[in-house]
Amino acid sequence: MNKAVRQFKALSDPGRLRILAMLAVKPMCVCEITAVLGLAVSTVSKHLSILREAGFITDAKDQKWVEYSLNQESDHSVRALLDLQRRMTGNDPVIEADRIKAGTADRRELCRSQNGDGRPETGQNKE
Amino acid sequence: MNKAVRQFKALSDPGRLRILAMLAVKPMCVCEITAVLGLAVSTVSKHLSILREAGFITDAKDQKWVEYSLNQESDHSVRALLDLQRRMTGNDPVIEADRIKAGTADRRELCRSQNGDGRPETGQNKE
DNA sequence: TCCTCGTTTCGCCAAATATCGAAATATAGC
DNA sequence: GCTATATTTCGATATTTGGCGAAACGAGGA
Repeated sequence: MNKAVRQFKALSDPGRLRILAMLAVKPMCVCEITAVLGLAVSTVSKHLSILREAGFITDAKDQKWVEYSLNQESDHSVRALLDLQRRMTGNDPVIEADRIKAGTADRRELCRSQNGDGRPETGQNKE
Repeated sequence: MNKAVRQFKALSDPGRLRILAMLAVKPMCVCEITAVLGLAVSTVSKHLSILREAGFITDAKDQKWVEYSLNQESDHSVRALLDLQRRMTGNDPVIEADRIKAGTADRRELCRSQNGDGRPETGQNKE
């Protein structure tokens, strides 16, 4: 029963539902997800670990980033829950907006300057 | 998205999963459920209200008892979640034991003396 | 009406959770 | 090795949750 509780608990937070919806669009790294959600990096990292321990997502190293994806090799309950979650949040405006942002998110743009105003703290502008 | 969160939250507690499994056996009143779970009546009442507000169960007055049942007239997500919950907890030993107790539970025996040792606090013995 | 009993609501407390910023860790590139 | 960057872990804090007993509520029966 604990596994079931852990899985349902993992799904009972808006941020985590938003993360799953984004990962259904494409695999993403922590800083991309952070940029879309507008939460602290440490918070997003925690959410991701909860989703990973419940079996919903997997992570893989991609250069200097950790890329998170929906778990493709999952057991029945995980697949059914992800399916259901997609249906349940399908036409939520926040989720829809997230998915659009996820589609266009590029880690080379978004990461390194969560400071928003485009001026990295090193003073070095890359373009 | 809030509805989805509320539904997942409702399922992310062992006591509430146990209640749903019992109600799948038969409708039950609060004091029967309390006797099986071994929690305080007020706690069980709270769990039931959470499950009701999430749409999983309904209540109806039956003489002096309030009888709770699985919601038969539910929308897709509720039905799918109840289905899934049954599968996920299907062979859990606690859940199985609960279902047996639920099957034999009789409110006329169980209620009125949660004090266990059979002596009602009025000193009046009914039989 | 008054009492009993099943249920709900109300305070209260302890434990769990969400969030943040700072510190630690790991890795890429110089 | 050193620095910059991405991520995780840690510590603190605020909120939520789960639990209880007591009080309030509501319906049925004497």
